[in-house]
Amino acid sequence: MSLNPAQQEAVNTLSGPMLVLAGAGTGKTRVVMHRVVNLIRHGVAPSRILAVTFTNKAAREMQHRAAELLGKRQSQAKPEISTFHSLCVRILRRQIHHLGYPSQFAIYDRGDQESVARAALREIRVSETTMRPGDLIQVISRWKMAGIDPTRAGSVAQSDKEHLAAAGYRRYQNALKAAGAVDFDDLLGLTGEVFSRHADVRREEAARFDHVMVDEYQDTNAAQYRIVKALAAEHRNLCVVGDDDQSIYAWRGAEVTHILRFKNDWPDAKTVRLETNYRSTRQILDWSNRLIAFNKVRHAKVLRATASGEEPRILQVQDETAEAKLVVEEIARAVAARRARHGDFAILFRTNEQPRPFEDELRRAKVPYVLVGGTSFYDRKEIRDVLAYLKLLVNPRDEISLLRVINTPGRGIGQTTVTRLVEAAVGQGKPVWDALANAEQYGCVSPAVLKAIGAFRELIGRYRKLSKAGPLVDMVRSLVDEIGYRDELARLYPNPDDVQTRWASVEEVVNAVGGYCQRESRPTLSGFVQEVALGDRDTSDDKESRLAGDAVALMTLHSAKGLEFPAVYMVGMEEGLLPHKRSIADAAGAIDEERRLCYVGLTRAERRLTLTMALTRRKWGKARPTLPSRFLYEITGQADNPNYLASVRKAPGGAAPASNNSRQTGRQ
DNA sequence: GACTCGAGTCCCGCC
DNA sequence: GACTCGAGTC
Repeated sequence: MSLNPAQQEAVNTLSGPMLVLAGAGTGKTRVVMHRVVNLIRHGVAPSRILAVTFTNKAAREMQHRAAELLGKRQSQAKPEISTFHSLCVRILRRQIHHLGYPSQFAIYDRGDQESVARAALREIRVSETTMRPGDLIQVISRWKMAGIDPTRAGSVAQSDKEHLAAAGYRRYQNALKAAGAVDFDDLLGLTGEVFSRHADVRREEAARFDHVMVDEYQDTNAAQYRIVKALAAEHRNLCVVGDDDQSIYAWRGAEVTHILRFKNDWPDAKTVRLETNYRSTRQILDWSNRLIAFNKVRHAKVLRATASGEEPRILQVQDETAEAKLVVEEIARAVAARRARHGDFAILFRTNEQPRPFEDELRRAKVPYVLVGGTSFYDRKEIRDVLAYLKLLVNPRDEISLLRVINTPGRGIGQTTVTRLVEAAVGQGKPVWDALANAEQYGCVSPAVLKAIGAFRELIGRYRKLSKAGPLVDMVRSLVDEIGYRDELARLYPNPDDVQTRWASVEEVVNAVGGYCQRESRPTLSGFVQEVALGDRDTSDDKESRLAGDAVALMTLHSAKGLEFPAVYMVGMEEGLLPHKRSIADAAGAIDEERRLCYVGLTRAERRLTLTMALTRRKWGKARPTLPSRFLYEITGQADNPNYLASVRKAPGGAAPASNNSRQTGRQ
């Protein structure tokens, strides 16, 4: 397919700032990729080109397409295509020492963050009923994204809760720094900080590239915005691509204003609008346009369809099991009749609890599927245990990992001992790891425990050396073996099948290390651990990609952004799910974002679009009645239907509407 | 220090 | 329904 004039313009403008305002399905990824190729064709070295995405999935997709387009031309050198977070990790590995962190810093994921937050709350004597670790993390994250450091948090805190959080923030941040660790927000924030504090560092990093492209620019938050500006300041070859109607990350600080005021930041910027939609049928676009028009604050766009097709459907079922059955049966039937392939289908949902019944049905029907995103693999206990060992080998100051493995599997260092050691370490302002060396000084530690501590230190020290010397895979395998992790699993899980599956995931970690070592020219354990923390899953282990070749895709609406499928099922179209109950309770703007999220879902579909809703949905063990999503009424042009108003007003999970007829929300 | 049992809590979305 | 946490017991 050749490029249309607008796309052509975006592809051919190779220098200077440019804003590409692209509606859904107008080929914006295509434009970015062709620009990359065009730049290379004009003699720009691939390594001088940086393209930034938000999700790993988008980065992988782009890398893949770039390789395809470039073909034999440049098989060696590749443009740098990565997420903001992995870009920042690379920058920080080189530069974070300027801020007093070790170069091999640990990245704390959500679980680690919670542990740190829990400890911080304990320190300031706030009970978890007053403030849960998750709440604290949320406030801290908001502050970090706004560039507020712990010293300033106290002055911006408004409520009592925020004052507590400000105190918690100080402890939290101190603990991270003491452990030589950063959280996800720090990755962006510290990169910005090192740039603003050290002009030479900024120039050095900016000088690595001559061209910068940012996809989904409407989703940049303040920190990302600063980083983009810092990297493009000199060469000014900055091309950003986005669509304000698809801004769905306000909850992590994204500001649509960045894309709206691009022309102010870069006055000589060229603007290109892409408005021809090549993806969806006219019928699907009609629904999408009708929906998004309910958002009052937006840049009106005219999306022109290029194809016509069948009317989308709304289906109503009894409960979530019936919903899964219906969808999976339809898919299986279509594939059996050779009308479609498994890979043509995507099942999109709002929350991560929704895919479960679908997975059950898909397995039962022997339909291949890929559950995209969902950090479930790395959330498993056994994976976290093994990874904690690896993280500790990289960085013995990593307290969270140390505490996780110090007595896992049990080696006789009990809770009492650990508490005593932690208190001693905190008292002296030293890492717990150092306290282990002088455990006997802290009294009340029996000879047996001392011996266990000594053995543990020896173990970690020895494997630390091995991790720097020999092949990583062998090291990990031997470590897992030596700590007797398999026996530990057998002890914990009486059912041999459980032991088997859990041991299989431990093997997966070993495989992941192997995959990492294969594609990295200079593999290091810290590199692997950081990659894992970013969720940058193993792509060379082509199990996923092979499966993805012809498997039904299951994913959240958020991770579906940027993708397209011949047939899309949007499931759980109910008040409380989409829009989510938290957004219903929130300020007015939150519903608009849910609507954009719904819009993103609708516009993923090329030819077939099906929305489903269940009359009851099981929650915390009980089936509860639901209300149809208000978006169903808006989509079908029934916003004057009295039930629409009921949806809008009713709290989720409330009583069922008066009659069953009220649930006839659309064509069946 | 390890284990069992019952009460209480529970989650939006992503890197 | 699933999981965590704390109290109580060995």
